[in-house]
Amino acid sequence: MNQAEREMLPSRRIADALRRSIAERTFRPGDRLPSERDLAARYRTARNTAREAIGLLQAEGLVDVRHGKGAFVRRQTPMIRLGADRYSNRVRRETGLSPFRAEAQRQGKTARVDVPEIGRIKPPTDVAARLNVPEDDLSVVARVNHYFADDDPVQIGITYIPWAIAEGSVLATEAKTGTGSIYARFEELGHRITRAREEITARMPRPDETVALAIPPGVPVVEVLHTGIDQEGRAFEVTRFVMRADLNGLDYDLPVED
Amino acid sequence: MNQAEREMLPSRRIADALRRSIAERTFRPGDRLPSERDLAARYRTARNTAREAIGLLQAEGLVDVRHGKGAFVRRQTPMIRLGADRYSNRVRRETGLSPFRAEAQRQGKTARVDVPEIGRIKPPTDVAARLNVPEDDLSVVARVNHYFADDDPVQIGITYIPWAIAEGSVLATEAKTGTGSIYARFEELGHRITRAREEITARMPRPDETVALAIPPGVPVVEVLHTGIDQEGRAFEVTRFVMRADLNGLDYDLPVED
DNA sequence: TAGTGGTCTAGACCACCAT
DNA sequence: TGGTGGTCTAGACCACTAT
Repeated sequence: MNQAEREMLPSRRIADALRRSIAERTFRPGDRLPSERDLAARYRTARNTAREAIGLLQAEGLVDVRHGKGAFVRRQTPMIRLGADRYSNRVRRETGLSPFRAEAQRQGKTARVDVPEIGRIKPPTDVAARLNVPEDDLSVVARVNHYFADDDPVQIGITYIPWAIAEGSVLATEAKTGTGSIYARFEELGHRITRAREEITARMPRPDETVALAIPPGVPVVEVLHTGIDQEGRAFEVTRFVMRADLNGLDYDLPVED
Repeated sequence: MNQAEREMLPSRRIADALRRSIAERTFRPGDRLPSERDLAARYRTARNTAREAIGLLQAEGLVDVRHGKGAFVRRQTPMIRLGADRYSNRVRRETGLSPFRAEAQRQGKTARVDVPEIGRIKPPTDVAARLNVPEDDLSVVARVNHYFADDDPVQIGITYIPWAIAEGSVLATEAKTGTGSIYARFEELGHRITRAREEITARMPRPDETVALAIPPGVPVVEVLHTGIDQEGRAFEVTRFVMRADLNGLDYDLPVED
């Protein structure tokens, strides 16, 4: 079957027609598409075939399907832009806010951070390598953070701290780390962040992430493995962020060596 | 219908069982899953129901389905890691290679770059804003690049250059820009890259990108809007990269201001 | 209540792949 | 050739939403 014939498949034809209508703004963001039964009648196909067409658009992230209501052209939501300066010690001192809260405030959103879990665990392999700790039981403290903007879940972050650093401090036990974000506590423990390494990938969410972040079909996640490095070049914390790709972006400003 | 009942849906039950088998390495990367007809018989469902289950795993990026052969657990392929130092003028001078070629070489892959299209056009809105040029006809030159590693397409890049800068140089007309990458040509024109801004998002590919990059279902793309800034703080080029998220990652090393 | 999507059945025929 | 996935049909019943 060649390209032209593939185009003739009823499900593709319907999907292509709808996609074109969306691109040409015949259907605009927020508009409802014709119902599956309407499309089936109009194209003289079985309902499943029309349904398949809408499924294609859904997987592309073009439409949102709502049970009992219909399929709607997805609105592009304003993004949270996590800037390269979000770890700035100056910004932290001046605002007393953590990176996420500072960013949310800048965009007029209400930030909320839940810490559903803190515990001493065995680190994942990639984390252990970056922290230079053994991949042993209990060598790190893991702090799970759920980030909300205007009560919508937008990010998950798991911060891993070597037990040797966290032991005895609020980092090991308390959900609330006080003013100035968690980096103020690290500074009190002798670790001032001077460099960060960020390794970025994207992928489709796992089922548990789909639930935790309420991710609709057709939306990937961005995963950032962040390593905080102190004034002596030591890695003192690693955080794995998982973000809804439709609600978050990253913004880096890089000096280029000559 | 509550959570427990949803788990009882035949298609979910099959998908969950397969997902668990993959996680427990009963089925390992590269292994073939049971055929749709096998699954349907084993779970006493219609074939379409078993097919639906495999479709869920495919959308999650867990399996690759090959027509006439079966569904296979996806292998995680080694990634191209685009480092923060990839625009380094020193690296360019020392190796005579463009960022992509240098990166590919470092990982033992054969790089190829096609330039299927060069032309003077009206810039997209976001590009015009970053280059400080009017959103007018013909205000920029667009250079399309297709990047291959070992003959597999892994990235697309469209570089936009203000006509005022490109006019009269090879940048405006020639696919091959000579040794030292395109940044050597910019330097000859008086623009040495000293800073770069990179704005990162992820999303599902558009149909044309799916074709150009041969992207399998369940794999998102990473989009990087890169702005090159010269010694006088002027933006002299913008490149929009679109990368297969399963074959590419980004790696930044950031100084943190005190 | 009527209209919408969500899931499933039990077939059918086609295209691709290996033997 | 037989087994695999790809697509489609023509129904059915359920769950959600609005009126």
